[in-house]
Amino acid sequence: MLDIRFVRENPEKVKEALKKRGYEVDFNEFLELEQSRLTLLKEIESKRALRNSVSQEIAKIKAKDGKIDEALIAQMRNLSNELKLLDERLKEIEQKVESFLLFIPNIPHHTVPLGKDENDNVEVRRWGKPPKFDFEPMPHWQIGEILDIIDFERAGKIAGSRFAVMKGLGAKLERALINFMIDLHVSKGYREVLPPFLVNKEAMIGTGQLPKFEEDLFKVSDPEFYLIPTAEVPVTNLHKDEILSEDDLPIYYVSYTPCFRREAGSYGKDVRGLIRQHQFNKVELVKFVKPEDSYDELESLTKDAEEVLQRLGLHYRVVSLCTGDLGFAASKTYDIEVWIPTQGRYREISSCSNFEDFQARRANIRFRRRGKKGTEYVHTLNGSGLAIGRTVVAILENYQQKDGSVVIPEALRAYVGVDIIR
RNA sequence: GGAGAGGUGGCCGAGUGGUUUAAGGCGGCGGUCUUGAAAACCGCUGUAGGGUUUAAUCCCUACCGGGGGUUCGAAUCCCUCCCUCUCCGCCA
Repeated sequence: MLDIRFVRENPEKVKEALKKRGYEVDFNEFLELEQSRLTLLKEIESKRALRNSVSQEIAKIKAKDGKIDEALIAQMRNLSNELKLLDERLKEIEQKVESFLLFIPNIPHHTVPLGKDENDNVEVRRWGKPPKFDFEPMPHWQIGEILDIIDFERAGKIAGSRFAVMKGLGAKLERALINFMIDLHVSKGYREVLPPFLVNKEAMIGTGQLPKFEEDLFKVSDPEFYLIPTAEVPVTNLHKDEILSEDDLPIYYVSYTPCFRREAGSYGKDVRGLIRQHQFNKVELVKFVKPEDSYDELESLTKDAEEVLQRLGLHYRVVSLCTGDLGFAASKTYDIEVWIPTQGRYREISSCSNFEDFQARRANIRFRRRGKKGTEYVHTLNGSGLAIGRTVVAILENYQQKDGSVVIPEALRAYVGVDIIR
């Protein structure tokens, strides 16, 4: 959420910034609402002040055995009734203002490249080289079926499309990757967190999934919960409504969770294989930092995610998302894209973002500086470190052998327990 | 699922209709004392919004788990929801 005062006082700046995202917003109605909200607020506050002072007078008279003027009481009764009506009107306006702001995306950082869609994203760097094959490489789903470690057919039977069953060393590989990544990040100073996979509506609003993207989420009713689409939601909201001390910052968390996504509107995209699933595993990095540090923290967060791929020996590139491709809550995002041989292109395996105070304002996460009065919002960041399913895809495809077996990357062998899956 | 007890500032904790502008304590900040520190003592110390001043300031409003109600007036009374704890039952 953007700062209401900033929007009120700089509507042109906000409008200009959002235009870069391809976002046209009409601020006229908002500005009118704000105007009437402030006018009404002043009226209500002065009437409340009057009511409070008269009530206090009454208390004093009563204490001194005095008699209360019935006419005065009647007058105050009217004032109270009037206030009730005004309060209702104010609440209506406030709700409109609030919901307007909840639907406004974050402002892009000035270093974010201008652009319309993913074609305008800018490559920042590459690491490693794509593997060379002296045979025709197979897509991962075929490898998975031949080795009997991924079962899409039976997953369809028990759940439906966009689900997979991992079996044998496939299941072990998945579990090994989770442990490998968590261990690596913990060694870098991240604290491991295992949160609930179901959260309430407030948490979803806090990180920005709601109210705008309800159709992307799985929801259960009675009682009402949402399935998390990423660990970002429970982990960022860990500190919802808290005032942290400056000494607590920065806070680094690493969290493994399954992620649940409706994938509404992606019919026909990546229908085969593990790339796009309704449920997938992910190890996520989350940071809470001081505002002046957040862009350095974004760089180091991205490097921490990259290190996973480096240790696995997987070729990748990092792209800076352009203004038009930026997510709703993000100010700046680096995507890490891993090389997928059978597709002849790079696919997103991690997305690292700085949200500045956008989520902190929604979730009300603040901190106090030593010796200073008042509070400030923290900056929140997160990034996949990494998406497990897509890492499995990358390993199967990049490490496949002519005989159909798959070599396990060195760094992972202690976790999987074998050197090769055949 | 049944029965009961609770939810108060950064933390602990008092407060059942009107000097409570939320007692007291802890923590934090500043000061006195001290070679320095500790201890002791003194003072200050919640958040948010609106207004005001050149500014430091000052004024007003809201907030005692959320929402609603009663009342001139609610932390306090009523309704409702959420959460925590204890006991019983069930259970991985």
